[in-house]
Amino acid sequence: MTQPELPKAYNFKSTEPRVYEKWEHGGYFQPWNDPNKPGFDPNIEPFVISIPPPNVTGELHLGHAMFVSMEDLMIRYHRMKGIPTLWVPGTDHAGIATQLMVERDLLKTEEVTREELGREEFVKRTWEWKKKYGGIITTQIRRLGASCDWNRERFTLDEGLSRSVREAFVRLYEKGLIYRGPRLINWSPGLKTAVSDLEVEYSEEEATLYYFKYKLQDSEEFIPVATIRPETILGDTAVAVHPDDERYKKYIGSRAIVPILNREIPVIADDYVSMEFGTGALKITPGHDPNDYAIAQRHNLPIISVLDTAAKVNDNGGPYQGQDRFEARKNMWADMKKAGLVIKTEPYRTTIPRSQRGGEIVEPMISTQWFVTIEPLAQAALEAVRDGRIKIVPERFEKVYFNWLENIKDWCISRQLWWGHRIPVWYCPDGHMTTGREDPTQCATCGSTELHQDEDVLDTWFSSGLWPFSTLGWPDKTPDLKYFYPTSYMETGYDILFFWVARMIMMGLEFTGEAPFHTVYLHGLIRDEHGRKMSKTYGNVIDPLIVMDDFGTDALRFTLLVGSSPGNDMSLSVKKVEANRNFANKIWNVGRFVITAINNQQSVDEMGDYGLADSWIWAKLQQLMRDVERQFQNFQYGQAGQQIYDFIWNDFADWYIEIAKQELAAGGPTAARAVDTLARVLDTALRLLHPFTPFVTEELWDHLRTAVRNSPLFTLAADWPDALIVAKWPEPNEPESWEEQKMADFEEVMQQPVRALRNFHAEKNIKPSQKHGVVYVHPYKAEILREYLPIISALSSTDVEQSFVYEQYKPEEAVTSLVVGATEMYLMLTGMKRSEEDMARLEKELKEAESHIERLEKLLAGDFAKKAPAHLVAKEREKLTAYKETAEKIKAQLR
RNA sequence: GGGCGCUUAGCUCAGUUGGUUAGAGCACUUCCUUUACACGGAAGGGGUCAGGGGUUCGAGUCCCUUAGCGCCCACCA
Repeated sequence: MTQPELPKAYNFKSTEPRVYEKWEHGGYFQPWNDPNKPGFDPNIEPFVISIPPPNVTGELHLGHAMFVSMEDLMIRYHRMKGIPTLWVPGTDHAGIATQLMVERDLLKTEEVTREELGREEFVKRTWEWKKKYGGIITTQIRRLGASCDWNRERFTLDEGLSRSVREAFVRLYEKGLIYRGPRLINWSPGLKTAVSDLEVEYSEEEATLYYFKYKLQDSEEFIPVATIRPETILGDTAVAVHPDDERYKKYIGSRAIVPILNREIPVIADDYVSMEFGTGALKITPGHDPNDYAIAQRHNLPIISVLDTAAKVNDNGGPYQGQDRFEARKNMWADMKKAGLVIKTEPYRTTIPRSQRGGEIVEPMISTQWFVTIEPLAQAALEAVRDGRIKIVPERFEKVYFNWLENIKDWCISRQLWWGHRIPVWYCPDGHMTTGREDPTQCATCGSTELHQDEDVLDTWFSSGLWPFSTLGWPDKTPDLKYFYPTSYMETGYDILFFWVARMIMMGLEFTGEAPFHTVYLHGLIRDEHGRKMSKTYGNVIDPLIVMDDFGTDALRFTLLVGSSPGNDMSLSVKKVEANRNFANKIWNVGRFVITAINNQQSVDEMGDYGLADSWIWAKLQQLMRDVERQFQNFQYGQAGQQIYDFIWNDFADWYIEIAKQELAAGGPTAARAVDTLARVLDTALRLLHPFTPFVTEELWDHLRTAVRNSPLFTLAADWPDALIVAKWPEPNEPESWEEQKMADFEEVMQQPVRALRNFHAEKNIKPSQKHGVVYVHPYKAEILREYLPIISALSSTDVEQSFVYEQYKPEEAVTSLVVGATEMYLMLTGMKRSEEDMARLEKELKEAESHIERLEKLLAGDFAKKAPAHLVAKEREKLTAYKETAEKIKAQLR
């Protein structure tokens, strides 16, 4: 009958794993309307999110915590609305990151490099690594409470998804949108692979600008040139000047001599050269600079590569062959100095391109790579956002999106790695290319059977781009794909808008003909408590796992959800999480109180009408439901959470429960009504809060359900569901006008006098033991005041025996008086002497009232009365009347 | 060079159709070991909402402008 006593403090450590276990194994995360099961109804529209797949070898960080919290909130909310809800989980093979990790490990444990192992063996080892460590991240994501359907978990390299990648590649190839050729690309010498433009990060750094002489052939004259990378002189194929430059005009068409190598190159004229910058003359190294490459194209210049894949000087570099690029730079400059070609060096701040992964300086190089012709895909992707098929939240990112797509360049998709989707193209000895959905056995052009496959793998983002539909079975027309695609929201950080979101849109439109989702919700980045980026070197990284250990998952989730707004970075401090741990504990204790009250409550024959406080808290709750619903529609999740927090703490706990204590003590129908309200409000509050803090709400709801079931007071029409996760999202069921009235009454009759009295006690340092009476005067709410006098007295620590309520003001009874706000209420304390301070305070009150009167009269005399909406004007009028009455009463006292 | 964001209480931040004399958490002051909770309760101090101008009966909220900070994109050696 009675439950075991609940602990005083919420124990998240024992609760969280148990509750998650119940959910996962109870099948609560699977959509109730499943196309693969009997009874499926295709007419009900589902709500679907594809998880941004974390790196399979990754460790949980706050970025994960953020998107999991956010998406789980969205998913739980929709699920509680009764919508079939699917959240597809999975992981990404993360080509470079994973390969590096395994390489590092092999070197450490077996002292063997990947080259020594060979490709086949290395890939085998990486799969083993994946099997061993790939589960860590998904376990950690479970710890966050993620309610994804783990039965549908996917991995970008598993069979189905690899087939999608193959299909996508072949389709683009056949359409002529994929090509292979030598181009100037970004080369990462550390990783020895090409990287895309997006994978290059530019950082402003101190560098040196080297000025030197470009000697002219058969002449003592020279053109001064400046460069940041002297070693690239080895690859120069021209010196360029502006055609209108008076200084150098005369040299155009003559020959210059490459220092050290003594090659002859032309002096050319090109508008690109800026006369104002540097020396006004530019050395042209088409093999290692994108601008120079473009100029070389225009002038038909030869292209010389001087660096190999490790960024060492190659055999075009004469004496420097075999030297590292920086070593060669030093040596070359020294040699030039000896040769008298050096003018000067000066420190120079410039942007240096670095690899996003390895961090080393990226070298532009000519290399044969695979590219996607991006223009047509980008056009379609632009159109989808422009015409509203896809909406980006917050909207300002649409501009960023447009700007990127409008200026996009072809996408280099080949990587010289081993871990990834191998490019499905085969070459015959004559170099003909053959592709296909199945591995070819002979060359499509010449029939040769001597085929070898391209060595490169695809950019990881190529497979990620297919994620929303590849995870649902594409290219097969699976029931899942048919029902759950297109997905609903794409929720992720704005930092991968280009990397991932834009590419999903392009590929989704290209391959499925539909936008892969209708809404993109972008969250901000998480920074430390002073807004600094978290970094390991700085040592300000907050580990979500430790935070969860210390304060619980709910506390972390609530902090992330309430502390952030769409698209804006948030600062996270452990203090905030601690405060929200306290909130979880508060909820727990509210629940404890309610459940105890239910367990102690006997049945009654007749419940009777609800009281003022019951109606008030119910009205507050109705309003909350409306507000929360509205905020959710507008993606204002933080606001919604804040309001629920305020309701539970400031309204329900601080006021209603304190009042309920009095009513419970009274027993009978009064107590029964209080218990009924306590249970109903808690039930609803838990539902509203559940998407934010799923664990504590679930646990409490379970206890509440048991208590209600066993209570003689309640007869349940329908059984409660077994888990809050499938409970119904609450909808308000009272008219808004009703709410207003109830709230106004309660605030006036209960809250205002209680607050005023407490305030008075604190100011005058009156101890609760010094009980005194109060005379309440209210012209037309005397009756209700009389009814609730015991409660008001209890909450304000005043003596109910010595207290009275009048309709009429009787100054002769006043001993000490205080006035309550802008209402008709007037309070007088009895059994006390009036002091000088009281008079001073009354004068202060009077002044305040008069200032209000003055302000309001001015306001109402102006255009406000004519132009503002009628109900607002009426409200201000009422206030004016009330202040006037208040002023009168104080004046009477002061006489 | 283009684009975007931020600037609100000591600190970190909310504040979306413009509507009382602007809020929260933490910190601070005073009081309270009251039978849900000291991971608590009560009361309180603290802001010319970055500066200037404009629209409006009314502006933290809309427009223009200035300054500081930050981010993204971009080929100036």
